[in-house]
Amino acid sequence: MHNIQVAETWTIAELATEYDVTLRTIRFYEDRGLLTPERRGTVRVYHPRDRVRLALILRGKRLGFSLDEIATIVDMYDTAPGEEGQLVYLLAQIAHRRADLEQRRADLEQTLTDLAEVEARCQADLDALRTRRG
Amino acid sequence: MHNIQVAETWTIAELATEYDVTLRTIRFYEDRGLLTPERRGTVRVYHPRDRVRLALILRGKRLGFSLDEIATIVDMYDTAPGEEGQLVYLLAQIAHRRADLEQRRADLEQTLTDLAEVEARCQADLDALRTRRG
DNA sequence: CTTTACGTTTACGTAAGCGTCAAGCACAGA
DNA sequence: TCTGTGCTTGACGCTTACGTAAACGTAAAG
Repeated sequence: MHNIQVAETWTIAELATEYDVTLRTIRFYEDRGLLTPERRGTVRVYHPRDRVRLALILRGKRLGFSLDEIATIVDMYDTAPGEEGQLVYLLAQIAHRRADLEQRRADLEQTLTDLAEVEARCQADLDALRTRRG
Repeated sequence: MHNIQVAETWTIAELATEYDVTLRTIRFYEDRGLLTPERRGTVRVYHPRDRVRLALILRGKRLGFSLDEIATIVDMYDTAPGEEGQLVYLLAQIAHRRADLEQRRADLEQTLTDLAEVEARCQADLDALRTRRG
């Protein structure tokens, strides 16, 4: 008897604990159109798609994007194939995002480099201090 | 006749146009303790140190750090050599920052990878569309 | 049948990061 | 002396991204 892939679902609390965010946060993201869980009666039911989107949203947040920016990014991932105009537009958006991300990467690398330098200086000072003290 | 290095200074407007921020923003950063320009009478006079700090602040912003976080980062750069406790603390801060930045880098790389995949799919769809149309 | 757990909406509160006046001083040129 | 230009300090306003009750529904457990 092999595994039958049943489309798994989650409650809001399950997602909240899994990703360590509050219920309020998840509902807020829905309010902003970032998540669209199913409704069974009044209760929210989250599908794998929602779960993936939440993960993407949080990654976007860690990168410092605003929710509006995140919305456009996340929507790129599951835009329907669509017609030519759509595709061209999407490709342009992607190019724009990539440029943004590469700027960030440059900033990030530079900051890490700077930090390493400060650290070295700092460590040298500390070593000198301890040597002198014997 | 060689160049004599005169400590150059800037007005608030000069810095603002150079870094493309508003006067309000620069004053706000001062209010938050991020900048400490000299005062000649009531007027602010910015020295090279302030200019560097402003650049660091803006880079921090591009990376999505809060001003509070930026404050601790920027202050690392020009903390006096100090005594052992200070140095140890500073090294810990640096380690913490580095961990944060490396998490960001991972997120960033993953996002770029994802984006590349979406782009490829998108481009393929577009090509197919154009081929079919002949 | 009541408690407990878990969900819901509505709505006001808040911290961050500035924007945007308002009102005033100082100095340079016509 | 008037006008303009650039600087100053308040001080209120606005948006984002939630926190934090309040008040209520529902379903299983004791």
